[in-house]
Amino acid sequence: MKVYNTLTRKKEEFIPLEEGKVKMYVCGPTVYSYIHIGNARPYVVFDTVRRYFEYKGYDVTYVQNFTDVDDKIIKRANEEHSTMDAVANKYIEEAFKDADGLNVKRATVHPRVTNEISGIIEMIKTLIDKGYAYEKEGTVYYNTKAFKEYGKLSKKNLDELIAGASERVSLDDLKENPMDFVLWKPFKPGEPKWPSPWGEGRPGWHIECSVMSKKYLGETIDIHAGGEDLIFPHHENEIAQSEAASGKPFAKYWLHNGFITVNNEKMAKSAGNFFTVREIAAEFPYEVIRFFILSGHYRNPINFSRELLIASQNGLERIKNCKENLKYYIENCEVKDIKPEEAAMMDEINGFKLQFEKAMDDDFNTADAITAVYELVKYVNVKLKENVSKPFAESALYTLNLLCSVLGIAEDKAEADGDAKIIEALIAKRAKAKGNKDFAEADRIRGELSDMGVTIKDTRQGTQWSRN
RNA sequence: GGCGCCGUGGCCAAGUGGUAAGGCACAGGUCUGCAACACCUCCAUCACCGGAUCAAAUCCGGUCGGCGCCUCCA
Repeated sequence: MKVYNTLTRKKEEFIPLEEGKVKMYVCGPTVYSYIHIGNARPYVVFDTVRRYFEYKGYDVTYVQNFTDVDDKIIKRANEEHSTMDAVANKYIEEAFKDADGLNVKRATVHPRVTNEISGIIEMIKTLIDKGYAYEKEGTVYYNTKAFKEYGKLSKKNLDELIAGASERVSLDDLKENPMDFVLWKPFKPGEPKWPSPWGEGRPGWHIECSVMSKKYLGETIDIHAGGEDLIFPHHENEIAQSEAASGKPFAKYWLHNGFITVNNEKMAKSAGNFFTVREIAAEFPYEVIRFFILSGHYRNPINFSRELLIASQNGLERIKNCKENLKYYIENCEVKDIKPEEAAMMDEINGFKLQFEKAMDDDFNTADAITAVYELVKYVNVKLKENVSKPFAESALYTLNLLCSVLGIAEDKAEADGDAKIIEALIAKRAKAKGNKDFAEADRIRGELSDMGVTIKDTRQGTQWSRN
């Protein structure tokens, strides 16, 4: 299977460090507000990557952090006369709600920066000892010039960066050069603080990921992922920190997702043109949002709009209908034994699975993978009209469920439905009315069901129902 | 200025050398008491110009247009 590696700017064969295992780290959000649809993209995309690895039989260790100490959280806490912890706790909880809604599996570990301070201090000490960092008046800076390979991920030239930065960034006098970045910042009133060898203070942004990745996954990991805006400086700095500290390669593969745009412009909190997942979820089911995100290749930008969500909703409905139809067919099918001529059809079904895998093997091409699902759906819909056997239908449903589970869409929720009996009774009543050609009564009952949020469909085998 | 991405039907989106997948929407039709579902049919020469090739949406050069990173940001 091939993955596009930002480090080499090429698709490469994926070879795990340890056979059968994948260690991946995905940068998580800073929790000062609800997550927005842009945050949702890496959540969904890399969750799907993880699911596919698991589908292929890998044992995946997935780490996604929460940045719970940051200027913006502190600011928010001050505005709300609250504390940084309280704000972070609240939005971590809310982020989980959205992630759960989006059917994003929980990471193996969700570390929080504030629980990792000792590890952070340790790594900073190491960097100072090895000559990659220096302290000035309580601030510890990373010395970018000391790391020869600085710029290797973003393909930037350090000297040019320095030249460019000098023109536009007002130089912080304490830094030895403008591209040096903060590892530890000194305490300021109104901010949280931890004791350290350099005085009380708090960690800079970049060091946390290096520390958490090392702690939970080891010095060298298979995959490090995040949004493409993190390539520089965040991921570049992580490499500088981790590789300088350990003397080993940090991550073998770097995966970056493209942006979600609005009117073809980057959606960002700072630009003010963003939508929270919560807002969209009020109008569309979460799974539609997930499906929408997977409808394009993860490295391409996707333009967000209501029209596209509606299209996604309709497309997803098609897949779900097929599942419902299959389930209903299986329950009511009279042909219990597989027919000889169905062997070839089983092969066809398997062909769609192979098509799906081929797409996913090619750098997680979910758009093509979804096409394989649609083609399976089409095939099944046609065959279902031909009085196929129950085993065939079961096999088709199994495959469809399998592929959907990799994408995390159209999955059956375990629903305990106490109203089922009432609904079935109404449907039976309607069938009776239909039998008597009392269509007015039949329609009245359908309306009643509709008011209950139940949609019905008359099929050859009888009346099917589903909740909206 | 440096680095990088993109431009495929009304909309979305694969395809990166061998003659345009798929979905949504639209239109017509089949099925059906109606509706819904489903099925069938219909719908593009790939921004533009030039080049190498038997052959290009796919390679090379150029033009135009859109976007991103270089500053907190998924």
